[in-house]
Amino acid sequence: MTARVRLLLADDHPVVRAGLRAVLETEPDFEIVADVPTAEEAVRLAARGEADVVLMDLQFGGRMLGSQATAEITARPGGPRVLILTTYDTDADILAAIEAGATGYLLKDAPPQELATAVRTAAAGRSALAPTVALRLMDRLRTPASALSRRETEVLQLVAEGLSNAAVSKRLFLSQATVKSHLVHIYAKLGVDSRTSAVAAATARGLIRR
Amino acid sequence: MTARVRLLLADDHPVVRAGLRAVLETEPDFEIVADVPTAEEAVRLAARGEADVVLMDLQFGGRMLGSQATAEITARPGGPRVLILTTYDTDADILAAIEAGATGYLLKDAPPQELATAVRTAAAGRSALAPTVALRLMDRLRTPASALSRRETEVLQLVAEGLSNAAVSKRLFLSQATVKSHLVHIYAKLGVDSRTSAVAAATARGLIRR
DNA sequence: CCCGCGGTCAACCCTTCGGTTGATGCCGCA
DNA sequence: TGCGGCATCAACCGAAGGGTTGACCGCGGG
Repeated sequence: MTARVRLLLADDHPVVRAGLRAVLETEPDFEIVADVPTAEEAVRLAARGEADVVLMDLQFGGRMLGSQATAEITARPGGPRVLILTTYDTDADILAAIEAGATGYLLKDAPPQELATAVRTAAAGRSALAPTVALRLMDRLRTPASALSRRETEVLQLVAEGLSNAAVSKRLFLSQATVKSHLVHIYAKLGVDSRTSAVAAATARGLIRR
Repeated sequence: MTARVRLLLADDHPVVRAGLRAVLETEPDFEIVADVPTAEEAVRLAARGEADVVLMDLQFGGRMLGSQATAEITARPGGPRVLILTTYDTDADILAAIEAGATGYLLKDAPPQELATAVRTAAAGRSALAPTVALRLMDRLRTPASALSRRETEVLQLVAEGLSNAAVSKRLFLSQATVKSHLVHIYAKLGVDSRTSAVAAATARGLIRR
């Protein structure tokens, strides 16, 4: 298994790009073909077929999301594998990335060695998950109760933005009774007993955005 | 101004440490004496007087906070300058760091060149702030109305974590009347009328941590 | 085919929260 | 020296949110 792995790095932090270069260039079987600061450029370069694995961040200072870029890259058959490398390990992020077709999900606090083996694993087409991430997915499968329904997520999202029950009901063309009903179910699933703690719990678990 | 600058790097991400090394070692007048993965070690090494500037992250995977470490390092007279290097630019973080005695506050998306000049500025004893950070501070000075007091921020932080008024009052050893009083003032300052919208507004403006 | 679940709504009761008024002590600054 | 902001607390009231029960519909899987 001495196949050379051609890498494309995508991260908006110059320091992180330099760090990844420094860490991965020491591996004799790795070749870094480019490092780019935006998701758009990652998509563009990935389409050229010069890389086997794309190491990509999820957050790119505001613009296009890493998960979006991942979807575009993996949509093209014969394209490179995508390995997500991020600081966050919330459910929403992980699921979005996996649904987008990512081959692996790593956390930035991973030791260099783990990183290198994950890259080789991904290059071989097998999935590479950080232990923390794997655990989280197991949890989710074991207790599907913690998963909110689409409508519930929609309601909670608006609540998190500060809307009252009345405001939510108007926005979603519902009666206040329905909104309250949804909230009661949400509280039960999250194991809380108020709107603010529901928002806190949901953001902590990455079920809703910000 | 060819004085050599001795640097100590503190960050829990191996990749970031490697990146900082790679970026800063190219500067001929810099010398990196050590890089450590914890705030505790940063404090210990800083006390040995072998560094002029400490480049430190604020978040260290759960344990001791960078602001705490900063306070301990700067408490010792004749110690090194502390330069905060983090991903976040919320008011609370910035103020905590500056109050702890940090000489500068940089964001991780800064280009390498900016980083190097900031280090030299700090070594010379002058404060070095990222443009975004400086802007935020100016804003705060210009419109002190939007700035929450220390106590108010403390209360709102707990509210954001989902605590009820009763729970907040117990946690802070206050009466519920006081908590409500603080909240009323917070609502006025943020221009909102409920706890959830206060949390939403405050997180949007970076007044509290998430 | 029917059960379960998601989504919708109503009526009810009780707790908490929101808003006001008013008061005290402390500290810094003019 | 006094004003104003911060922090603390009390009492009160109305409104919003929280909790329960019960009901209806549509849809998909056993």
